[in-house]
Amino acid sequence: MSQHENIGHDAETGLIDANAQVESFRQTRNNRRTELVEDYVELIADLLEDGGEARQVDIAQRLGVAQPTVAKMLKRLGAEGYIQQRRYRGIFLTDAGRQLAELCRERHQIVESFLCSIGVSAETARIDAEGMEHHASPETLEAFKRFLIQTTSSRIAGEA
Amino acid sequence: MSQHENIGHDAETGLIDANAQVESFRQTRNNRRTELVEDYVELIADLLEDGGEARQVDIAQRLGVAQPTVAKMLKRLGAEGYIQQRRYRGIFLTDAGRQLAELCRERHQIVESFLCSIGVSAETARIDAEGMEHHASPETLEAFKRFLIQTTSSRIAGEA
DNA sequence: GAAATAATATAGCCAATGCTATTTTTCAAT
DNA sequence: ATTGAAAAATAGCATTGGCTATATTATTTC
Ligand SMILES: [Mn+2]
Ligand SMILES: [Mn+2]
Ligand SMILES: [Mn+2]
Ligand SMILES: [Mn+2]
Repeated sequence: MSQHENIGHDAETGLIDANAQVESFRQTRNNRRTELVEDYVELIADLLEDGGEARQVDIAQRLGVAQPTVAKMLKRLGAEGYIQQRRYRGIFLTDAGRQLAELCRERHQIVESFLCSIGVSAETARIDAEGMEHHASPETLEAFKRFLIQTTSSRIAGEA
Repeated sequence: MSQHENIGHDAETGLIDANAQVESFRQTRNNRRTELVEDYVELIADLLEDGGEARQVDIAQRLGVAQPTVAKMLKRLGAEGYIQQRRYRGIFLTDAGRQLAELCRERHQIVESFLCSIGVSAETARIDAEGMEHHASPETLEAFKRFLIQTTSSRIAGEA
């Protein structure tokens, strides 16, 4: 069955094109593989900028996980070249780490602000953005930004 | 350090409240644990409605994974009460399964339509929605729906 | 109805992400 | 300098979600 290719949607309940669907699922699985790295690097950058140091206990407390979980992930971050670790010293970001952190922080900010701008409460926006950010493509981020600019200028112009 | 509680954002680069942040991360981790179940159930419902049967090979092809991967997940779906499986027969949804599928399908549709409505291309909307849907809370979905209704009525009223 | 094909089941492997319990190291106080 | 507390490292375990290779079971076809 389903030998007849359907391009795009057909009717209401019909299946979308198989190749298109598999592409979506693959991309989503790919995004999932980097979610954690992104959140760690972003958080480490925040901690470094705020207090000057990013310790495992701080990271663990902020993420709500146990310290050995953080220790293990930090090894991965080190192996992937995002941080430098010296035993019993704090964590530092490499150039690559700082670069990724900046990207993630911007993206996160755009998503969260966007949600607020369409009427989502600050608390819910904070929660939802933490997950959604990792699946927002550059194109979607551009759309979010356009929207933010529009509503900002509308508000300045004094619209309802 | 960081014994002084900061409620909400402080300044530009400052850290948000630790309790708030941990709540976001926990919620996001929670959502992640159900993502796959949701996608499977939604896909099975689509296959059943379209061709009348949902076979492992079809599911595997649509998801872009191997058949044994699907077989394993179907055991989980069965254990969680979403499907009924008879060896070498197709998959069927239980009442709980149909209910979950309906919820997921609506949510997915809202997210995807919303992205399109703010100017994201159909292809990108399809891809991004596949991941973002699992992190959209009821409140955010309501905001998306409000926006969809607004832009629909604006278009009907003939705005630019 | 026997053979070929297709679908499913099963075994065994791996990587990622979490946990608890324990040991080791560093740091701070006395 | 010793000691006590805090932080980090390590060991060992569980679950989830992937894979390949292979064995079973149904279904088609001849
Ligand atoms: Mn983030
Ligand atoms: Mn995040
Ligand atoms: Mn979906
Ligand atoms: Mn999905």
